[in-house]
Amino acid sequence: MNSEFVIAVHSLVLLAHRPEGMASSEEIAANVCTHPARVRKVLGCLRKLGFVATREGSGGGYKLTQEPDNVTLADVYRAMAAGSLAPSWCSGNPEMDCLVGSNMQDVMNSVFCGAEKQLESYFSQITIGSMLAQIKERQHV
Amino acid sequence: MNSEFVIAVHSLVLLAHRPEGMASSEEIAANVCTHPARVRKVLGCLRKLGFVATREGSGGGYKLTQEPDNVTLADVYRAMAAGSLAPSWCSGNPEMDCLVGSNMQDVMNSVFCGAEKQLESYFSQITIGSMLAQIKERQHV
DNA sequence: TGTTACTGTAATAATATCAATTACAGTTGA
DNA sequence: TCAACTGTAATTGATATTATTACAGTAACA
Repeated sequence: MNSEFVIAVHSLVLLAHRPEGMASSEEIAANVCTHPARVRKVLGCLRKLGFVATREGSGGGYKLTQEPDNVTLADVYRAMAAGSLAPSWCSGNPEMDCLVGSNMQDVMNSVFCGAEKQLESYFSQITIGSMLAQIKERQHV
Repeated sequence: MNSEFVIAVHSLVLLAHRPEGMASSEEIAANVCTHPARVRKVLGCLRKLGFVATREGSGGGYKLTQEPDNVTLADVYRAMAAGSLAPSWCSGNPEMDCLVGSNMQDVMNSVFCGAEKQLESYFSQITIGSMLAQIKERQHV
């Protein structure tokens, strides 16, 4: 898994936790433990998909535009990490003169496609709101 | 996903396809498209877990010791790639003075643990035998 | 018994990927 | 106009991945 997925999820949970649902890239970066420029890149992507709104200029930052319970990790996965399950390295070669070697790429690919669907269906059950709730529960244990 | 998983699966399917279930690291490497030393490393691991037997010396190589239909991708996943779903990079910091930032690692971790279970349950439905069967079907299409 | 063909394993080198950093143009509020 | 932001790209540095090399150990076989 892509670490941008982690940054995206963490950022959204943090925004959901803020009373006004707002924070700057610098505040988010400090919380996530990364560089503000990286946060801007990730949240810029979430903006294009309508999960957050941004305001440039002084006093600006990022703001959650959806209900935390309506944003699932599957949404975030599709936005940031779709296709990242299959390794970039690939075995076999379609040009090869062997039944196994020449077909492995296709078959392996279909295996990973199915795996992604499984993952997405799992992620679709987890929302930004439910993650925040889990975090809040920990406080009392 | 780890590419050693791919190498392991491909190697096992190739062995299952061989009439005697045997091949040398050089033959396997040529089919997988990697270096023989890498194949030996991966299959050495599968040997320790009892999926293949090796014979050193002249005429030696690797041999499948189980029925192809009894070896699932979940077995291979556990052997080669357990825990590889979560990115090595990690957000937040338990020492942090923020409810979200300090608990995110734990919560994210539990998300990925659940995801791995999902993946494993999907992989447990696919066997080396079923992959070989899929490859053979393609011949007729 | 010596040669050949293998595996096992570690070390090294080459390459690719990932994350941090820097830089700066554009935007907005005061 | 200044200060505080975002958007984005380029660069550097760190890390991970893959290929390659090397060689000791083992077994078959002439």
